[in-house]
Amino acid sequence: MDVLLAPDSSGVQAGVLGSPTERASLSWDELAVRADGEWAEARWVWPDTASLYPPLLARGVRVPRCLDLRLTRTILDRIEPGDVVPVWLERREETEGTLLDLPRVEATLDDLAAEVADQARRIAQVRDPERLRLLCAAESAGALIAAEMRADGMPWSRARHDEILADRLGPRPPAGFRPREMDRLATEIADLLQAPRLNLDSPVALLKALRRAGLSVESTSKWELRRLDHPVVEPLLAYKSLARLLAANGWAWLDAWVAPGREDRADRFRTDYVPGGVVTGRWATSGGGALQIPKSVRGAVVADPGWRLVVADAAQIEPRVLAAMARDVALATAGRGDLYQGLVDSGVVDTRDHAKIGMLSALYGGTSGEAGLLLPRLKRAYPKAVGYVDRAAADGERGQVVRTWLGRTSPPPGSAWREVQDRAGQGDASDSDERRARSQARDWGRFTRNFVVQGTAAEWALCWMAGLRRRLEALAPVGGSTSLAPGRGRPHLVFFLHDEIVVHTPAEVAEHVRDLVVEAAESAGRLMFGTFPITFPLDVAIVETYDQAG
DNA sequence: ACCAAAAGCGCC
DNA sequence: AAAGGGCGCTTTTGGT
Repeated sequence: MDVLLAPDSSGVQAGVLGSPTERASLSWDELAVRADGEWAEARWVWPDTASLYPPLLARGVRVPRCLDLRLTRTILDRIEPGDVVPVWLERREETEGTLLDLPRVEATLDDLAAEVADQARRIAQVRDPERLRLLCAAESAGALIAAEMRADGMPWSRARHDEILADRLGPRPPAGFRPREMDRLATEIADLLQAPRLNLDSPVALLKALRRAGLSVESTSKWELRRLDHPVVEPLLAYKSLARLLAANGWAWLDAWVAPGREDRADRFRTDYVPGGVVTGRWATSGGGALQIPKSVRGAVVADPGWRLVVADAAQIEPRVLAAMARDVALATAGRGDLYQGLVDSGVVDTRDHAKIGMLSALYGGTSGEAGLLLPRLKRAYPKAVGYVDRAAADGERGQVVRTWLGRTSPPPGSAWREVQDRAGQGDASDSDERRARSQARDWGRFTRNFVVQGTAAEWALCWMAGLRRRLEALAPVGGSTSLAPGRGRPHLVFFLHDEIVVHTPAEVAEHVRDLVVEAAESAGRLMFGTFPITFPLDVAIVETYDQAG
């Protein structure tokens, strides 16, 4: 049963798809009652999970499945632009100001039903409707998970975070003062460079000071500094690392992003996950830099008392989905265990490091140094896999779109791109025009090369996570738990990072949850690639703090 | 005073 | 000769 849901000024219009009589105008509270009762098993069809699910979550309601019409429409419009996008389906504007100026156009239930039918028709027209249907379902499931993870929050210990900062930076300084350790290093660096007034936070000033001290550098990046042989390098790199920690994840971050603990709600970090926020289908986040939490502060992620974190990391997803897409049995076989070690054991390359460099170069389009030597070996051993990404690159260079396994298409290059290519194609093109066009074409080829693997890996991760969510929801609540975590005492997802998930779970079922995580990974592989013999091994750990994993 | 771009670096 | 994909965030820079 599909329940349609359209917000209106007072609450929501709700109705059952295909049943004109079962329609009602409800308050959010009334809706929550039905969502837990007669509609508990329904698939919810709504314009936008991100705005409609949170009010239900706030009332303690979880829904099993949904169809997010905005997300699926975005996928379909990229495959083939549709007719006019209904105003109620347009992407929310980023700027608050213009949002208020826009007329509030509300969808009717008939609008929703028409859109559902139209999308179904459009899906049926593509080459592989089954896969695209799976993608739309997975994308929608992801939207539910994103909203749930935000509502639940990631358990985050302010006290532990403060300890980590104090360990490295010294105690929290008064506002406007530099932490003790940074101050100490700054003095040392200024002495070594004979530059007493040097502002270390200004790359321009720092570069000048380095040069005045006789160091030949082009920038102040750590990659370049690391190569130098000079006593200032070590304290300078240490300073940069601390400055970064302070700016990105220091006390200000903690105050802004982790709600202070209260009795009714333990310390939690909440970010806005944006499913499909990246063109490849990866998620983006907004707020708190959630996808860049440095390893050094992950110790602040602490399970509630009596609870654990199940941390699972999918090993080498991108080469694995490539093997499956390309139907490259040799690469799939090499990936039965550690894929990079498999390349060594098969005699393709001599070391695991070389396997990694070679494989990543194939996926990203790298050609420098060692990659140039390794790629031919990979190509010989795995012609189907390497040929697959080479073709994606060649398609991109010609300005064509490419598609992921489930059918998400890459954006076409822009008009400026085409103009440059067209100009170079004329008879009177200059050498520099042609060079520019070739370089630009190769840039786009690298993008499309990576798109097919990054995008398909993102699809696998969505299927994995959606399958896990379903398995977790089926578990009975664990009684007697002291945790304040929502989800009625059940294990729940609290973090997702491209190929890694964290589940917060009562300790007594942590091992069972670990088994479900593994099961969901296997099931995602079968769902996407059927009987093709590809495996998706995981590194899984049951820990109390995030830094204990991996 | 304000804004956009660039530099730099964190994650996958 | 050199040539690595995708992000978000903070700070500085360079402009109006």
